[in-house]
Amino acid sequence: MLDKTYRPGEVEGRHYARWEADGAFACGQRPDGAPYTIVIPPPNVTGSLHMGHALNNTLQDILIRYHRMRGRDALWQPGTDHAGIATQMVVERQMEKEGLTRHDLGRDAFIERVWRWKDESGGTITGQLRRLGASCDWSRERFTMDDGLSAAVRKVFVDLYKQGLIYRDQRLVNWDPLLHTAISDLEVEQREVQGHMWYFKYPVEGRPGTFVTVGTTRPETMLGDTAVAVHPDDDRYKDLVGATCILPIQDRPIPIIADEYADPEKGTGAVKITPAHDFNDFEVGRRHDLEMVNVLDRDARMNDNVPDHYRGLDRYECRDALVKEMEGLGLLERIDDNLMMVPYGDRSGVVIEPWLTDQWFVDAATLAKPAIEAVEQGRTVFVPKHWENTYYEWMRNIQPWCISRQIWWGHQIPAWYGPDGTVFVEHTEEEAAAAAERHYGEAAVLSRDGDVLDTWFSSALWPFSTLGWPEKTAEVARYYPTDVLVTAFDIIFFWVARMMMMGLHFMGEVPFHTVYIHALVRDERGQKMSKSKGNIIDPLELIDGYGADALRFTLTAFAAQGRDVKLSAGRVEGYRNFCTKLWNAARYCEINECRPDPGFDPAACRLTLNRWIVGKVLEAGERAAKGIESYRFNEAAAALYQFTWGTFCDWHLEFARPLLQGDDAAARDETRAATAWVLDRLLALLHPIMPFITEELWEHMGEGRETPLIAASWPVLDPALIDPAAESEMDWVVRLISEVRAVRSEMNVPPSAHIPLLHRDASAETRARLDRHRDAIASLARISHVEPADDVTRGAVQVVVDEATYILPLADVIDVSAEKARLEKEIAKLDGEIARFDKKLANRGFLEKAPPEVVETERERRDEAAHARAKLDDAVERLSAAL
RNA sequence: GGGCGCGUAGCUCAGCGGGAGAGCACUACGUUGACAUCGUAGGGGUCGCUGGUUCAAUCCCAGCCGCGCCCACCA
Repeated sequence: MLDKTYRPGEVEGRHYARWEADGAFACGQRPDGAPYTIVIPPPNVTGSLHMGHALNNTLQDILIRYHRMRGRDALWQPGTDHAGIATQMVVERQMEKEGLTRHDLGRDAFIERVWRWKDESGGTITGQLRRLGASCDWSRERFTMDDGLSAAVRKVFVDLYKQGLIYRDQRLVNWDPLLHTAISDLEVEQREVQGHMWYFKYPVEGRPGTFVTVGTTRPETMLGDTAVAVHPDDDRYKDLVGATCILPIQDRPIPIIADEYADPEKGTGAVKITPAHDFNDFEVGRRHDLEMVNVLDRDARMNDNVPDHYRGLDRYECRDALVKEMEGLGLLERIDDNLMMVPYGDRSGVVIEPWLTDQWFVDAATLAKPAIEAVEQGRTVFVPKHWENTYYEWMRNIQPWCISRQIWWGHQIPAWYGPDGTVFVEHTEEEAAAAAERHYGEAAVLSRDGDVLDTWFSSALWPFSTLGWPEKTAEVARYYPTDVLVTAFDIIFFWVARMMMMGLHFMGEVPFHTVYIHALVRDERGQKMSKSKGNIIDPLELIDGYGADALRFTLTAFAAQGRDVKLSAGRVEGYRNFCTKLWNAARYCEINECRPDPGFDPAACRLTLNRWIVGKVLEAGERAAKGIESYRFNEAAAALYQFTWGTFCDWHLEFARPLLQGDDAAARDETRAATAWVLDRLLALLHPIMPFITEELWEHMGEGRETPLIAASWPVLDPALIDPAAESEMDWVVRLISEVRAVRSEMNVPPSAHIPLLHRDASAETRARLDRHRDAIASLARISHVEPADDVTRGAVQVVVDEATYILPLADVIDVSAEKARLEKEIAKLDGEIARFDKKLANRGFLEKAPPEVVETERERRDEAAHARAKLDDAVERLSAAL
């Protein structure tokens, strides 16, 4: 016997362990089924489950479980990401408490320590994904720094290098002065900061009293200025082009050049050029072959290229001192307030400096071309489609991708340098040595490049590296390309775009045919969850409090396309109640001995009720299937919620009660079997969204059943099981009962009072229906008996359903004038409707241009309304006559 | 500066060319043993504003107003 309420904590772990132990998540179980593959967006090993993960993985699990039930050979490929900078920071912070830096340990020992940390603590998130119910094939779990995936990284690097698509270059990069590494453009976030604009006067050589005024937001960088630029068409400066300024403080002559970069509209029209510390100036410097004077060191302190009194100062200390000095020299014209965007490192949170260094780059523009075409041609589609614009915008303006990082945790770049600096890029040290020997004609001492690769470099290979590539594995052949990638928009550039590029380049095929971009999860006020705001809702707390299924259903129900999910515990509580409802429906079935009967044939049902509910559950399943397949998860959830609560529980179980408890054995047995069959189907339909409670009920309801629900088949709609006649009849019963309930409530008839239901003008068909559903109507509308009305008794309430009028004799209970008013209100409402229909039907444009079937339904509706109105008129008349 | 999304019941949101919907909240009544984590009934909306297209617009188009987000080199 089922408990009175569902206790998720007691069943979730048990079912999950059994699924995993039985290999229910494993791919390859259905070799005849077409493969269906999703690769998980690998969470950082440092991570713990947050709401974003919960939503992301719930949706993937729904897709995987659904397609598995539909007979596909489903593979959900799991794994984690080594998260270079993030992980290194975690371990370094730990060491800080011991007073150690990574340099104290040395590279090898430090990396060993990170591995130890990973082995001990890196499994947190995969454990939490299990709590959520994620049916990943854990036997295939991968880590981006596994041997196989590392081999893939090396091969990709070497190949791209040899194809000229990876190169080493000295250029400006985003330098993080805290972490001491370059980072990519994407890892920089711009923050609005209230700053200043300083206007400095630079004396012009050989023209005493002549100055060029330049504006700058970064005064300290003037020490690295190597030119002043003006626009070639700017008349104000025409005669100064070609002249030379004396850079104050440094006393360095710098040319005044003409370049279109200078904007006459901005500032003074003259702009200082610091090629080593500004991305635009860098380009200007390259065009004019200007000297690049680097004035900062790796900590963003002033280096030896500045006067003694500034050396070693932090750039901001230097700024203050320098402005004072310029002012003392009489070369500070003025200072304006200036709102500006300042770059910050997304990991370190410190201001990023453009800094001139040697780094490795990927020629992203070349790789992007096929990736753009693939989307243009629809070989990969984004859902919702508008995200394709975001993808295009970035891909069409893509910049070289800086992939080297000056940290230790990650894939070390497979490049070795000879004594003269010649670089050898090979898969192994041995191959590099061999290459060097060929190059030099003798063995040479090589030193390996110390940098590691951007974490996203290995993530970009994830859809095929996890399948065993570059080995020619059966998995690569079978499961690549994958089907759908499920992710949030914030990593379209970081990850999706790069997988597209690498997948197309190395596999010759797109990595996935669909990219489903889901919403972000926010707090109930719509704010992004963050530690600093303290508004984080922990999915694990919700799982503990309400069960994983309630959380999953909530996320699914709110996962409408194009809108963020605003989450609160209250919402989850609502869906916990839904779990309870389902649980109790099963309890009802158990109490009434509705047991699954393998011999039951739904097509052989004789009772209208059963024919109806069989069709209904399959229709609900059809809507759910459509929702899942079109990534409208909220629609799938809504269809199932509505059916479960609004149809199965509210109506079917109530209708079934008199049959299940009645004397007609044939009717009772059929209803038992049909109800059990429908519940079984319902559990299957709900399983992808709510795997735990459905598996528990499946097991409980069908004792001795061999197949667990996770391995059962999705109930497919058989059109032969839809009976329109049954549907229209049950619809009529529902309407009749609802009408009676409504007037009873309106007339304040006590629920305990059983009253007769009289009818007039009822057709033979209606009388047959009244007879067939007598017990259900009696119990649900609290009716004592049903009979034709010979005469209207005084004090009767009347309702119209289709052709018939129903009379509830309520002498002494009702107020006749109130009843008359009620009827007249109904009539007025119908009159409004009729007038609207008439107007429409009198419109020639409508009659001529609207589709005939639309005109026809409008006519029918008009007639129905008019008919009901006439019935109500009669009712009013009878009421008056009775007075 | 460019791009995207959103403004529908008190709240959170579905719907998106032909009869305004759900959940929660609210009000009234209620235990007829699956369920009070419940049942029955009810109130509540000029579908942001203004034009246009159409026989017909909450839905399509344009403009405006108000929110939010992404990208961008503005000295």
